[in-house]
Amino acid sequence: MPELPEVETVVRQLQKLVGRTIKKVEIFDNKVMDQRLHKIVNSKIIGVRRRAKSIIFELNNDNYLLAHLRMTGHFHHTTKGDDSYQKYLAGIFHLDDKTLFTYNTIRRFGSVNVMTKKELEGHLNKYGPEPLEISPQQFAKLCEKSPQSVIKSKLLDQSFIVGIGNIYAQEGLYHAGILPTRKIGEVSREKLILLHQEMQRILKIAIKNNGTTVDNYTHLDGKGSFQNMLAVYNQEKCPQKHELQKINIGGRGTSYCKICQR
DNA sequence: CGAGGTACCTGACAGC
DNA sequence: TGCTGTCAGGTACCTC
Repeated sequence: MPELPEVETVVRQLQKLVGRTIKKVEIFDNKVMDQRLHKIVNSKIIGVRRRAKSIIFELNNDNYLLAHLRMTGHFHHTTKGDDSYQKYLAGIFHLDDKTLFTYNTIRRFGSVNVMTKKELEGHLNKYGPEPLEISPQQFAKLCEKSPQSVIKSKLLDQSFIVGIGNIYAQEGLYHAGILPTRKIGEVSREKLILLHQEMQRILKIAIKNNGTTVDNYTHLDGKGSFQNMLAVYNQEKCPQKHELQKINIGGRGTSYCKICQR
C-alpha cells in the first residue's frame, strides 16, 4: 500500500519527467481522471514533489496536477507500443519527447486532478505535519492534545500527521513497544517520543529500500524491499518469535505482539 | 468540535 | 466448475 516511503519513491522516479511538455492527454476513466485535464495540454512540467501521500506536478502556467495513488494507483513511464500498461488504464499523458506516462489503477480509488495554486493550497492545508520534518518532542506535544484517541487510529489521521498508513503505523507501534489499542492519554511522554523516533527510523529505512511491496498490484516496478524487514504487518510471528494477535481497529486489520507491546 | 463508523472499488482467496 | 462471501485499505463523508 502506498504510504510515505512508497510515494516518495514514485516521486523520485517521476522527477525524470521535469522539463517535458505534455502534448496530449487521453482519458479512459472519468471517475479517476479530472475532466479539466485538457487544460494542461502544452504545459511544461517544472517540478514533481510529494506532500503527505499526494504527488504534485508543478506546471509552468501556474497549474498543478495533484495525483493520489490511494491503494492501487500506479504511474508508468514508457513508449508507444509497450502493451504492459494497457491493463487498468485510466489516462495517458503524451510528452514532447514521444514518450508517455500513464496512470493505472485497479480499484479505481486513486485520482489525478488539475488545480490552480489556490485550490492546491486549500487542499494541502488540511494536512498535518510531515513526520520527518518535526521533532519527537513536537510529536509528543501534538499527541497530548488528543488523549482520548486510540493511538493507532490517530497515526492514520492525515490531519494529525501525514504519510503514515496501516503498515507503518503497526510497525512503529511494535518497535516502540506500544499496544495499538492504547489511548494516547495512557502512553507516557517518553514512549510517545520513542514512537516518533522509531517512526522516523523506519520511514527512512523504507525510503532507502524503495518502500514496501506487499501486493502485486501496488508494487513500484518490483523495486521495494522493505517487506523483508516487516516486524508485524503481514507476519505470523514478531522478531522475538512470539505469536502475533490480529484484531480490527477502526475497520483496519491490526497485528501486534501482546508480549512486546504494552 | 472530535471521535468513530462506513462507502467507495476490484481482485484474491476460502468454502461449499 | 462456479458461485458466494470476506478481506484488503486511504480518504471523504456521515453520524453521534
